[in-house]
Amino acid sequence: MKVTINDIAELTHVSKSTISRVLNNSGPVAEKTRKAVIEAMDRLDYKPNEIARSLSLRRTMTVGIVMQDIRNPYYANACWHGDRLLEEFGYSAVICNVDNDPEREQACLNSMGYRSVDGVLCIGPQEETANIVRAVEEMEIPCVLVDTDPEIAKIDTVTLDNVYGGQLVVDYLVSLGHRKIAFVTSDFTSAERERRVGYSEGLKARGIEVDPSLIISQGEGQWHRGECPSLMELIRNGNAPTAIFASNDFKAIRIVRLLHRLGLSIPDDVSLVGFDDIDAAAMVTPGLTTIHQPIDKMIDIGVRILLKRMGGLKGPTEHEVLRAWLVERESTRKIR
Amino acid sequence: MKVTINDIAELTHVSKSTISRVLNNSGPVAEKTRKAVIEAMDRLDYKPNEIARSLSLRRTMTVGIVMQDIRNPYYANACWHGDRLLEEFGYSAVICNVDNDPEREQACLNSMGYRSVDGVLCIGPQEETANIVRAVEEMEIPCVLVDTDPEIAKIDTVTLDNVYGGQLVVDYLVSLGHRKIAFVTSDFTSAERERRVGYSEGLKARGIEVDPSLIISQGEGQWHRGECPSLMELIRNGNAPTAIFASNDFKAIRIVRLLHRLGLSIPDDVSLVGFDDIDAAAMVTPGLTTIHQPIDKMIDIGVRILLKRMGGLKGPTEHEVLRAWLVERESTRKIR
DNA sequence: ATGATCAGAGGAACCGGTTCCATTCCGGGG
DNA sequence: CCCCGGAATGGAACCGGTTCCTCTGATCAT
Repeated sequence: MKVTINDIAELTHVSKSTISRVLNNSGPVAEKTRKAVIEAMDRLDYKPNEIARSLSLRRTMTVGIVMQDIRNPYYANACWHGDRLLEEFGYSAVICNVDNDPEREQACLNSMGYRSVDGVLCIGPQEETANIVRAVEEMEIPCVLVDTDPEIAKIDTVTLDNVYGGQLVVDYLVSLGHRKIAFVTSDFTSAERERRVGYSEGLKARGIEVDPSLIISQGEGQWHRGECPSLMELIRNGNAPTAIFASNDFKAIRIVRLLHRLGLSIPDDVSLVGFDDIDAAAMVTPGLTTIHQPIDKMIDIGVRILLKRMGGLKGPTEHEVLRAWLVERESTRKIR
Repeated sequence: MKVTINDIAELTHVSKSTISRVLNNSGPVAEKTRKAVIEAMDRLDYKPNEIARSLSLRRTMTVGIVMQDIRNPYYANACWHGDRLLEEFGYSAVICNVDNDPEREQACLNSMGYRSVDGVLCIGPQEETANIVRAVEEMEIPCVLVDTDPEIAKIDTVTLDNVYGGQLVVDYLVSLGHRKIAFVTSDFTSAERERRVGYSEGLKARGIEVDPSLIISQGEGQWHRGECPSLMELIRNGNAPTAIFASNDFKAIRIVRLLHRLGLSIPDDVSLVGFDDIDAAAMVTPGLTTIHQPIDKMIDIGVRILLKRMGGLKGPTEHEVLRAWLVERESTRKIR
């Protein structure tokens, strides 16, 4: 049987209250008593029951991390950072995977209420803005959204300037002499949609007209199977772009294989740029030129805001916006 | 303020006990009363407090998943499977990352006791057998070890036959005509050590002498920085093997880049085989020939054993051993 | 009519902690 | 010598549920 605070009380002939006091250093305890209590705890190998503690304190020292897909290294990495930082502050993370499913996202957010977490960090939510807001309000628990639609005004957010990131890519490619640049996306997240805007605006700013046939949008499902028929077709028709901008590294890596299969060389025949700078981007051959998304910093800021809120700080909602930068590797080169 | 069972009781003029009965379908309740209670719950948007429930029932419906490194896709994938399956049975997973640190592994295992999880799934523990056993016994909570040292007799385990897997690789390479096969490892986990045994035995079985200079062992740290000086040296000295067997895909993918940098082509100059079949193995160029480790099946079996134990089943410890198989991609070819 | 049976509901103890309040005991100042 | 104040401790209520036991009243067979 588990040893409880009562067992310690009985053994030391001291009341529960006093035991609790030495446990939490709350209130005065005579040095002699303290010693005796601590010794008894050691002897019985006493471990306070966190559940009982949580019930009493109405505080669990856990925060929920809600994310789209733990198998995606981008999220796994984010999750790792969050977990580590939270741990430093005595919290433990309950990770919650929603598998890119809006319904599960809703359900998961709601379940956080049941699970009595003290706060929620939501990374890359895909659900409609309004639904997110409603769910968050319903839980009555501090919540910070990281890497999300920046239009959400009522909740604290940490976002990346994806439009700027998209422009960065185009600027860079144009500076290498490219003018025929394709954009490949699934338009799945708001981040992707913003990157698309950056792509268009970047081109315009450089005086290049946006060619709709070079914008290839295709659902996540096919990407998971590693296919992109529209891109293949574009190339087979002899309309191959000289550079491809993929809306994230995951897709970029798929494209490496597709081009390889078509006998096209990267970067000799076509330059390729990704977005996110996941670990694999540096491991792949050729090394992928990409936009480094400072997810660790974003998580860091997000967690710190959350900690403040959990500490009881009210005040106006915060909206941090960060900028990404380009990492040049081997998948891009000057056009001949 | 949160609405509790007492608020419902007050509103419906019914006792707590009855509310609890309709909540859990335990014991008889008149249809009229049930209706009224349910309506009141809806009206006040009542959500039972899981913490209080856990305290009372001494059961949290959570299980801890302890693993080495969530950023490693192999573990992320395993974690995902575990989480999903547990969810099906009404449990939620608390993931616990130990970052390849034996001390954290110990601490984490212990903390599971505090956190009152109902069970623990430990994936790829690296700690000394004896320590693991002690920690697990100390928590007095069901625990299943997946992908671990199979010598642990006192705890349920699910393991891969890594020796067999290693032999598989050697057999395959020899059948392609290779005789000078290097083995690259960090000897970090027991899995790696067994694969090494498989490598040696496979060679012997084929009548090839094991050349110690072809076994390259090097700590995890350098791998994380993407380096392998010993392998580089071996090749620069003109002793390049015709095939390389990496102890896992992670290392294999690093090696792809190293060889690329040395101007060696895969598979034309040297064949490369990994182990694990992580997602990236199929995404990388050239596609990596590797051993498919059925981690999903291993997790599946592990979770089912754990569920039985949590259900109260005693009985002798179980030890499942699975076999992996080879997946041929583009990183290997017949020797000229 | 009567006793047995049982559905339906309430009361109270319990899970293992925390905390407010009351009580005791002590020494020091008036 | 008495009173006051504060340190040390105990007692009891509380957090929000579950569950055992008891009690009531209706139904049914005898």
